[in-house]
Amino acid sequence: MPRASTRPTSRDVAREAGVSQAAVSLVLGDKWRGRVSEATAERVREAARTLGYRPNLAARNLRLGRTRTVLLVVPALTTEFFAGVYTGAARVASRHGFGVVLYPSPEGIGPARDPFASAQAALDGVIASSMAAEALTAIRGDQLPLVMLDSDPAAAGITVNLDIADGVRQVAEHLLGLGHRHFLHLGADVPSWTFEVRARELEARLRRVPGTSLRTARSPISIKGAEAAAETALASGNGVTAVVCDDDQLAAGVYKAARRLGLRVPADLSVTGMDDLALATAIDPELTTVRLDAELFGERGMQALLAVLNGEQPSDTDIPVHLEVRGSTTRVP
Amino acid sequence: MPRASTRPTSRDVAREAGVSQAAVSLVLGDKWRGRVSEATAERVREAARTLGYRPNLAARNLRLGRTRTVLLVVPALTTEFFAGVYTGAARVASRHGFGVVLYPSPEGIGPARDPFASAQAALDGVIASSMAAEALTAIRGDQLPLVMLDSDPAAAGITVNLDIADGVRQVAEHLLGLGHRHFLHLGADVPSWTFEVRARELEARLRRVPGTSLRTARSPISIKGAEAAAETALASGNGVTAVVCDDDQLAAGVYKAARRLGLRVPADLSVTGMDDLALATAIDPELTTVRLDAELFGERGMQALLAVLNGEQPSDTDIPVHLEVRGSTTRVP
DNA sequence: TCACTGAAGTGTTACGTATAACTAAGCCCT
DNA sequence: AGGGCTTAGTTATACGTAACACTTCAGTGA
Repeated sequence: MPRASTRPTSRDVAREAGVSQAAVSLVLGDKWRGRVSEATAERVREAARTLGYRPNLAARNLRLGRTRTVLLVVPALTTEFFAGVYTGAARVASRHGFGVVLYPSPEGIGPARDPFASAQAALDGVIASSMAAEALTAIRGDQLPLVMLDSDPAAAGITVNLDIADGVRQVAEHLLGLGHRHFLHLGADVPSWTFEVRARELEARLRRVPGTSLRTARSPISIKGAEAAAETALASGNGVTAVVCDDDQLAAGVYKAARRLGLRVPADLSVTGMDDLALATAIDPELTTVRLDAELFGERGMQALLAVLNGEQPSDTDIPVHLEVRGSTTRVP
Repeated sequence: MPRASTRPTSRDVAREAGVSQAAVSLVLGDKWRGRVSEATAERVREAARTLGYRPNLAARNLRLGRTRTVLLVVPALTTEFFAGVYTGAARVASRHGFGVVLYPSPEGIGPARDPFASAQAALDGVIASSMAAEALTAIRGDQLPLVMLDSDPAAAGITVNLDIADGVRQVAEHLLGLGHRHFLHLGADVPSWTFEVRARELEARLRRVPGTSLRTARSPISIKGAEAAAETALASGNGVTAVVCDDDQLAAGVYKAARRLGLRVPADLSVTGMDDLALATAIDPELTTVRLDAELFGERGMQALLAVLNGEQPSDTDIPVHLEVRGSTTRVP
């Protein structure tokens, strides 16, 4: 077989510098102190520079038995939320010499629902959010360290969660304080723990206040889907004065439905979202929503995984969230 | 050194099945026809299954000198556009047994502005969009096959482009047809070929129509930034009746500025965007914008790269784009 | 003088895989 | 009988790196 690539190897560098390959490895691996003279080290570095040497990562990974690469599995990147998660995770990873490979879940990406089929990279660990069950078993079969984001703590692996339940409570308090009693919960039509929590928590909070009513509608996570679902749910003319949405995109759909039905936001209908995407301040009126700190979320997830990789026990406190009160909610008419 | 991982190797499978390691490699690599009997092959597969064998990718990559992994370098994922590019690229890649590693450009990701520092994975090729120059040189230094998205055809590597220039022409024709003569171009404050093209093309088109005026403002790509820039540019009370934006997010900012200044869209001010993000139909009125087919873009980029990897010459026609006329543009007052 | 120490390296090996080159048996045809 | 072909494997090797174990040599203290 001909040499697959013509890239220079550490042996080429050694020849150029007039030393052994071992010396090159020591110098470039920064393990040379007390083993190689400063002059020789400099000669090696110089040779590496002139040849444009870059270590072959496949070889290094094989030799070391680890890759310093971590897989981040997220849902399809249709909002900037997971971009923030990635940014936070990558920041922490890079401080520890790790790389992050991003795998947006299969949305028509092919038959193989296995992250490893796509990420050919050999991996040291996985951070996963809201995954399909099949992929999960694939991961567990590999016995890779696993951190789950926004998932049932009772499930597999370490979990790192935003305090979504508290966010929902804040929304409920806010709306109850404005006098609202008749609610519509527009939930995401996705089987995921994080959405179950939202439904459960809202219901639990409202149940404690006499005279409240709570209807529920479900929609795929898209503006168009939410528009249709909200139009149906609001058209029936029940006395709903506040709509609590699982997500800002759903809230944007509610705006459109309201406009169609001749309802003004917030005069006739208060609306809340969750995430605080850019979208939330683009629409008019600006959306009252729960701000989730995506970057912090990513950082915490990566910290937990690195802890596991170091054999430590990661801490598991939930990440606080914060209600941003804007123009889409007002006192009940 | 103790074995880094306790995962079974092909040699373990061989022992379990009572054959040589080579036979295992042949069977699992699907190269066994006429070399190994069906019975033995089945025994090997069975052994692999019971041991939960997964090939060590680092070893395979080293042996083969290729990784069937491709890096996709995109700007920070603050919109769903590059999610679409990824989806398209990953779809094509997966059909050819390739994986895609996603690298969102360094937005505060750490000191190393080098994609390879972050993507530890060994790579066969790179698809890059609107990159920082430093990263580019790192890639070229590696002599990896490179496909550039939305970049100057005169620059390095193969380029795959959307026909942005035609999109701008369509916008100009549309607005001129509605009687507009006094334009504001709200451009992205980012040094990138794709934005230069938009400015150049708009100016070229308008110059051919006597009596037109064109002002220019620049803004970072964010709703808030655009709001500020547009407010300044529109406040001066010059007779601008149409704002052409480099991006839908900028257009959303123009909406907000207009609202502040008491200008109605589209009655007083027509606005156009580019991309056709979800945002475009979330805001009111819905935005007239140029629809860019992100998934097709990703597919074409990957097809081009795979062609290069096969030693072929990729075709280089631009991808057509299409103006979506919605409620944000109307006849000049 | 001589054992000892530290500095400055080098030789060699193993990581797990894929494949080229070889072997060995069985069968067919002349 | 023996050469050739097919089937069913095996043996051996290389990919590029990191690191262990070893060597050589100059200096040092007794």
